[in-house]
Amino acid sequence: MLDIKFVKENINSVLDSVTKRKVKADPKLVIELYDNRNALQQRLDDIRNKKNENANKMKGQLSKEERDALIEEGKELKSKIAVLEIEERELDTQYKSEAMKLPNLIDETVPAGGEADSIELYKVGTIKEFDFKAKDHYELGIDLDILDFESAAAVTGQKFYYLKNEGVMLELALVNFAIKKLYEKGFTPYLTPDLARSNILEGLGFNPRGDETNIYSINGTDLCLIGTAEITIGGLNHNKILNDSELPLKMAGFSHCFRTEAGAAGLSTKGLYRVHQFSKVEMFIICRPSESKDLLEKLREIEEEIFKELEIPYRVLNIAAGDLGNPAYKKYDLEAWMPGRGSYGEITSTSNCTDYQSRRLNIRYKDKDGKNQFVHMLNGTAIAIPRAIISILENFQQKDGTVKIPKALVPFTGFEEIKKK
RNA sequence: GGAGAGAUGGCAGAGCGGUUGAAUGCGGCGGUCUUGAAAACCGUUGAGGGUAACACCUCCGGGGGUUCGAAUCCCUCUCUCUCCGCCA
Repeated sequence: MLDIKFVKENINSVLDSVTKRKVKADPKLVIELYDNRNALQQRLDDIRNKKNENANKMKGQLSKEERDALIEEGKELKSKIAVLEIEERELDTQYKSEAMKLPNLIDETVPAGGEADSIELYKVGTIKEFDFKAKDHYELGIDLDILDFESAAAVTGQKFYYLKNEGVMLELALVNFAIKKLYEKGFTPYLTPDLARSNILEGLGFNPRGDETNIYSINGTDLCLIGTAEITIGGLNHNKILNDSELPLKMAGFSHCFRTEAGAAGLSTKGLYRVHQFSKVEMFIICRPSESKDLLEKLREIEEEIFKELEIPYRVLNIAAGDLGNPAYKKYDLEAWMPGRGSYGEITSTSNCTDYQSRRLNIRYKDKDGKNQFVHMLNGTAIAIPRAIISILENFQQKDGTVKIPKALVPFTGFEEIKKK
């Protein structure tokens, strides 16, 4: 959601964002609906005012004639209001649904164009040259008896998996590693529900229903399985007014994540790369508007720190406008080198959503002058477990088919190597 | 799952269907007093819309209804608490 006053005064930058993102939204229509709604509201308010005056007149002692006349007048006003209220409600619904379609603005450093136009900023780490034929994680996982897709297919269906043996320890180690690091950096850790109400999903800019949704919803309830802890952590402060002194609020959430991934299939999404359920540690920050720009860089740095310590080669991308979600003002992705696919694959993503989500979720803070302002909200992946497992298995595999554990992770796994059984 | 009680401003807590947008206390802010602070005293202090600024409108968990008029009456949903049942 954008500030309607801003939209009115800066129609060109809003149009620019809509065009660059190739989103179906019409800022001019939004303004028109807003003005119409306001005019109607004004008329309605005037009549309500008369209604209030009418009611107030009846407080004291009155003659029967006077009283009856006032009641009659009140009845008339009441029916006028009823008619206008219906009209107003329709107009308001229409205005809001159009306004919700408007995407966030775009930072000036965001590249124009679509997915192919994201800019690689730099590469970190050295890619290992294997003197043997490298396997992909799918093969490694099955050979080492730590992944089981076949059983999952029978129990749950395609794109689910069982973790087994050291695979389990690996997931728990990665979760611990990430949570400990974030805890030490002052993030408040959370284990969140794996479900949330639709209105919270919508508040964060997710679309829980409809053809293009990536969200599972629970029949007969208003609940959805969350696609990320961004939803449950972001929803924590729904309708709250925070104090200036408690900002920036840094939170880390662990949750399971569920995605329908309708239509996604193929070689590039083999194995763990694209699954219906996975675990993830997510970072989330609520801050003053002046801080969000720097904090996005901070989140990116933490993501980089994690993968540097895990000794996984990666590159950093500044994501192009056409590939940004509606809430994002600017986004960085980290892509890890994945020998199995012979290319880089996305492992983290961090976005500055400015006040787009906070307007929808109504999260504000009282600034130093005592005024209520919308906060800025940022999110970033700390570790998406399956993709981290892919990176580790594929980059740390050895000639004999075993896999070494990155040094930083050994204290958490308790073993240095995944051996064949 | 069954039975009952409740939801009011940052918090606590009043509130006969019409001078209640809301008593009172705490907290916050400003002031008096003081070298300073505490205490005491005085004042002030919800949110949103709307306006150039006023006016004005809306909001007492959400939604709907009754009424000329609703925080107050009715219905419904959500949540909280207590008791019973069930379970980890």
